[in-house]
Amino acid sequence: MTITDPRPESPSGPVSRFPEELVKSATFLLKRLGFAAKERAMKAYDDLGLHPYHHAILLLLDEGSRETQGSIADSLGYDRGQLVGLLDELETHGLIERRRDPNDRRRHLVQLTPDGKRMLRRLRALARQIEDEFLAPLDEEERANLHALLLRLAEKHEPSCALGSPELGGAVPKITPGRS
Amino acid sequence: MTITDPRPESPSGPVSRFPEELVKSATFLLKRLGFAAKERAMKAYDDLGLHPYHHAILLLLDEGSRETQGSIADSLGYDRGQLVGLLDELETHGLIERRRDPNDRRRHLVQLTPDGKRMLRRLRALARQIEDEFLAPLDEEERANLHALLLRLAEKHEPSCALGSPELGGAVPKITPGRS
DNA sequence: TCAAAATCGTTGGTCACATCAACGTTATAG
DNA sequence: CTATAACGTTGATGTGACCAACGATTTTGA
Repeated sequence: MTITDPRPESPSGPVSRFPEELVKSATFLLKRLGFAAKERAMKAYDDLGLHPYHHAILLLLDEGSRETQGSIADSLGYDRGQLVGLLDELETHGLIERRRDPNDRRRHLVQLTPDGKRMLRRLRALARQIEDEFLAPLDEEERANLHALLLRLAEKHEPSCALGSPELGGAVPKITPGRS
Repeated sequence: MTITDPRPESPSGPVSRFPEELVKSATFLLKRLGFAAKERAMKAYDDLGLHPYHHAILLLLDEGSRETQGSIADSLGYDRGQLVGLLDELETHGLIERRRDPNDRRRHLVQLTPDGKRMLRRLRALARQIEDEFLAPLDEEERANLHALLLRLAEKHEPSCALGSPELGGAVPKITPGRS
């Protein structure tokens, strides 16, 4: 996918660049930046022996309702088979617990452990740091602006990203139309 | 009786959604949208028997200077071994030609064929259509705004995306001049 | 009541793809 | 002339998503 980022470029040679036409395309930049963000995040999470997927699972569990593996997989769009391995890793780290649902013994109820909550705090801080670093070139207003635009796209192309209540109060950035 | 345990979602009801915390993260949206864009593009190119990578190669070749395989790989960030297969496919489609460089018989000079130029026209139209469809929720100004913001990020995280000359015909929305 | 079908978590296989190490060919340096 | 490096190519390797089963359990329906 990500073909690789840093490539040893010819010494003294000008950095080989993408065709201008590509760089002018928003979707192309989206693809590249998406991969760059993913790569960065993965590298950061790696130091903790975790993957961004793990973070998403812990976040979901922290949101309250006791989840079964099926509901977790559906919520996050993961393959059920894939989720098993992820939960195994979280369990061996002592971050979650699996126990059978007494009402339906086919199911497993997954739950955060105290260690899991602690780890979640660290992960939140890490994610904040990654985000801040990635968006470094933009000031606060521009970040809010970017997020609003991305969210508009996500609501169409990734329905699972819909935010229930659209009230961000006055925090919603106006898209800064006619700039004077 | 009946299944009816606390199943939050009704059939055909609201699809399970991502944790709100994730959706509030710009990098998360970037990742998701990047994948969505890639997936859409790949599906569209598939009908032509091609891959977005092929398009990038043709674009690069069309930009003029006769390229060697090494320079193509470097420019686009592809692995040299990977590029071989891509060029093979383009060649069997009759879109490019490989010939040895008489000055350095280790190298291969790659060139667009007339069919390649024709295909490139189709690919440009296709890419325009994909882009237009993907950005449908945004009006013209918002698209320019989004692109400018993404470009700012790309210039930092993907140096190969730097645009040499900043002339887009004055259509560029200046977001914040105060930058390096 | 009992057998067939469906669901859940799990396992293993497969496929696509990026990465890396070699090889033959050709050019360059000493 | 020999040794080293670059070029394009091939093949091996590893990874990660996707998909088809399986045992256990529950639900359905006759």
